[in-house]
Amino acid sequence: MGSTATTTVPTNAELMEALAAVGAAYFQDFAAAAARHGLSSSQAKALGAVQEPVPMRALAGRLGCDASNVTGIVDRLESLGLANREAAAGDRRVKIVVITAEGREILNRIRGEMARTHQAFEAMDDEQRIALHSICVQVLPVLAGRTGGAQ
Amino acid sequence: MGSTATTTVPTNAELMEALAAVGAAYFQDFAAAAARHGLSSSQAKALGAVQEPVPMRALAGRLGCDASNVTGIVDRLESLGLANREAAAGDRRVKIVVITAEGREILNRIRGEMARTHQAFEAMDDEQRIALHSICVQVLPVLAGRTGGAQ
DNA sequence: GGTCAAAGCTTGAGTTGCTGAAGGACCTGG
DNA sequence: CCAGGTCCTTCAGCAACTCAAGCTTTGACC
Repeated sequence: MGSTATTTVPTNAELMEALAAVGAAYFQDFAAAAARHGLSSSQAKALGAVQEPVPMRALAGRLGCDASNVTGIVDRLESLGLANREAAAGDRRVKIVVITAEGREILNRIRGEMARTHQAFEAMDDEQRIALHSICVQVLPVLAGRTGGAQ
Repeated sequence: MGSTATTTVPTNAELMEALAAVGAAYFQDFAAAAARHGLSSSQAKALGAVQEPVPMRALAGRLGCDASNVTGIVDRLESLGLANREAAAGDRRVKIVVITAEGREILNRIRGEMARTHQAFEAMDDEQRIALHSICVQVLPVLAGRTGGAQ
């Protein structure tokens, strides 16, 4: 592990494959933890996106899917008692999704139970954590396509 | 960008959030590229998993889903002319999925068209590429749960 | 050689995720 | 006040996913 070793620079294809594998494994860990609490990954993802109150339409944007789809997802979260719809003050068209205390607890539990992910973090030293985090932060705006977008 | 800067070590939560964001953005880039060629992300993922011939059951294992589900996915790939089912020599129960030349071409085209991902790679210098790749490789077995598994 | 459990694939029923089109309620600008 | 746009929901329709059941084929045991 000699710091700036003479390791050869990986090709784009190699990087892509490694990234895809890590991304897939992370996602599976997430989905498995959610499933243990009776949530699909979409529902869990939505729950994570409403840690602060969000209108339906904005939630659709965050989840990257159609607004009509969010109706069903929130229906199920609501029937499980993990979130509620509240009327927005000032615009009665808008419904705002608010996470419940129980929803917040489930969310925290799910995150805490992502065992493999935590193990993976433990397998890194401080230098690696710093490197990984800074790469993610640097690369995210490019990858997400908001190079200069608002907020 | 000072190499081993005095940057503070990120917490697990921060790392998790950054990783999740990068993973989600990568996946959206992938899904969008696949959609441009009329494939769902599941179909494209399956196509990538059959670059060499694979029995149905093994494919289910690679995709992490039920075998009965793979039937439908391969049905659609087959009807698009991107893969074929072939009888296995020696065991007539087994059907082996083989990618076609057209399938291989579409797959390569999809990978080449993941514009944001390539942009993200370009935003990294050699040192970062090496670091990211080595972290992925180191962390993958832990994250995927095969710490000493076969094959 | 015959029998039977088990493996591999498919089918069917049922839920969820997702989209697009259409509709109802509501806001805003003229 | 009316027109057009916004926000949400509903509906039809498809893909993905799971479980249970069914069929063919295998392999092992008697």
